[in-house]
Amino acid sequence: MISNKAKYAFRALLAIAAAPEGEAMTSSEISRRYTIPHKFLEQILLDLKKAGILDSRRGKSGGYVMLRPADTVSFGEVLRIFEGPLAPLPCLSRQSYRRCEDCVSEANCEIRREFGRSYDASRQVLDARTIGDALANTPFGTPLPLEVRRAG
Amino acid sequence: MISNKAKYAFRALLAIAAAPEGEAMTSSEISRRYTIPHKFLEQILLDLKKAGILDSRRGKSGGYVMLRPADTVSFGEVLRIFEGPLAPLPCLSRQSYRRCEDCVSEANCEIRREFGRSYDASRQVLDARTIGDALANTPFGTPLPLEVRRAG
DNA sequence: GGAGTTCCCTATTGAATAAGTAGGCATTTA
DNA sequence: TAAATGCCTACTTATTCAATAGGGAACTCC
Repeated sequence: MISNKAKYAFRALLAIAAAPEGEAMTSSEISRRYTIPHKFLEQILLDLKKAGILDSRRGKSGGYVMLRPADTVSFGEVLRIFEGPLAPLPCLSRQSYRRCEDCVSEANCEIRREFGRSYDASRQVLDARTIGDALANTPFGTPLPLEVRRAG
Repeated sequence: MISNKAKYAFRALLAIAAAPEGEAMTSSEISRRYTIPHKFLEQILLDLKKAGILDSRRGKSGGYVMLRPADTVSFGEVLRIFEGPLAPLPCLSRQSYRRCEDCVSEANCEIRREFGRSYDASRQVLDARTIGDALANTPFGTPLPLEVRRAG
């Protein structure tokens, strides 16, 4: 199960991305619309800003806007901000690889092998699908975002 | 990341399933071989027994054996014993469905839709691959275990 | 039949994480 | 310059993780 924090982040991001171009949404507005505790949401939006996904304006008529286009922000990227590595085992994480302690042979580890298959399958979806796709309800399949096409 | 408990469970299961037919493995033996804290491992093996996966004999020359054939025990089944529902959202779990609180429309929830795709992909692997497959290093693909063929 | 070995069961602990709460400072603009 | 907004840090409370601890129950083998 993903954390509430991550779920709130997705709700907020989808709302901000769906707002009319250039129009900022305030944290209070989002908080009200989705009944997310306001102070908690502020922390979340701040994390998204630090990650370079959102931009913000302060003061009256301030709020949050997308810094990058919604169809370049994948579900995987957002999830990693709030949950850390998505890999089921430390030895399967590309971004933050760590050997399993007491592992004798990584290459012959059945657990690693099987979970690797499962992780590959879910990663392929999470890193391919973007906030933009979700809003447009793009059917899953061919049009992959740039990063993934390059990485693949 | 999966818990240590689950990882230990897989190590133990793979060892027991790999043992010569009818030959019991003791918790101490497994504990020594994989440097798993003995008392902790006992709890784990007990859970696997209660779940109907292992059988045990007490006293001298006791130990644990598989109750069901290794190729009927899927990774998903074992994982659920130790981690609870594998679904990323409560509203995506078939086995223990729960509505997300404050959810307005499940059918129109983009988060549910996208995570549903990802979960489907990983579930298809975890529920199809068995302890037996892992030991035999069966290539992933065609020969699904019975339960999955029926459920699908 | 008793010693030794094994599994069985429950309770407790210490650290980390989750999910917020709280309070106030900084900046902008009407 | 006042009101609204974002920005930052600290704290709290409950839960889960990863063991540890201590003993009881059953079985086997001499």
